[in-house]
Amino acid sequence: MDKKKLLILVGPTAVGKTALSIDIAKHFGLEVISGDSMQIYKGMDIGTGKITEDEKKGIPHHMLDIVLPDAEYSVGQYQDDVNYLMYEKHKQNALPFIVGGTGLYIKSLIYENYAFNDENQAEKHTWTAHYEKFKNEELYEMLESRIGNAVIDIHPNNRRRVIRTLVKHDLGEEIDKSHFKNIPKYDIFIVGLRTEREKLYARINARVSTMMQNGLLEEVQFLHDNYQLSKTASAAIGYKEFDDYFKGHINLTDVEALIQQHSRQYAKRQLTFFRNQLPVQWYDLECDSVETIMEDIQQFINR
RNA sequence: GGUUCUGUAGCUCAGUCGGUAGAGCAAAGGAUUGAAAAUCCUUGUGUCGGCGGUUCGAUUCCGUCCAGAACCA
Repeated sequence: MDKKKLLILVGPTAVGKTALSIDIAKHFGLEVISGDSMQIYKGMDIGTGKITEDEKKGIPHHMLDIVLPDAEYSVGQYQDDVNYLMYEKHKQNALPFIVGGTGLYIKSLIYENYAFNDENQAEKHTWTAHYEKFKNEELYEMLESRIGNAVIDIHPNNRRRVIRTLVKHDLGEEIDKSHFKNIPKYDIFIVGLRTEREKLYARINARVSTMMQNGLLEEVQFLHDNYQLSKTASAAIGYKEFDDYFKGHINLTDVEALIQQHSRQYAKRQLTFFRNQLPVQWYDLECDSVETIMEDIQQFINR
């Protein structure tokens, strides 16, 4: 049985994914499924670089504005939501098209047995809170004594992941990851957009300045006044930097510089993830034409 | 003009009671199955401001010059 096809577009922040995604969607008659962990939040628009109604040019978009900023969200939910969307697309014989920059979200979609168990949330929170009291070394020792260091591939200082693994163990989940084979679930084609580091950083800096001019402060102020941002939403670059501004510790120039720096560091991490975790076909619009990309996608569709 | 202080990694600074130096941040590379725009790991040769002197040996002591800051005139 042939595998269903899945088209994906990835790239670091500010590289120009949105514009290209519309070109591709129009050219092949596709709808866009967002692969972005922050654009799922309603009301977080300017800072997340969310596509505007005008920019959509009539192309339907999914997975944008699906929860309020006071709600938590995670890969598990994303995987469920998008698996359903893709199932519907495939049922209609349509090609699902995912566009985004959150590597883990995308990775969670494309591999066989990349599954998450149903977890009792209350129990999970209880255990997590319980472990917060311990020091890194203590937590790591607990983990070692339970499953042996042969299976642990987490650094002792990576407290968050050590705790997560301990909690999983408490909830009776399998923690030996050696059986994860990363077998593609679909016939996938991942278009990766990249550009020279220097140019990317210049684009990021410029884009952040534009966001500030477009009223990012007002957007963040509104969220600040109306919501208690969830743990996940409050980690968003372009938002968290305003905390110190509201407290009067820094001025708007500092905020802008911080957002730029955090965005550059984020872009670097994204590139590392895409490079090493996903089978990406890279394109640089400085030297590759949009036509080339279209042709390659056409070839993928035909194969 | 005088006195004092400062001048060490891209930035902010430690330090060497004389044997050519190290942190944080930045940057680069990496990890990545439930917070992922998160979390974590790895990587530090730099005329220790210039020139001279003392010394086996000076970034470290002495002299002098340059640059900056503060105070006194």
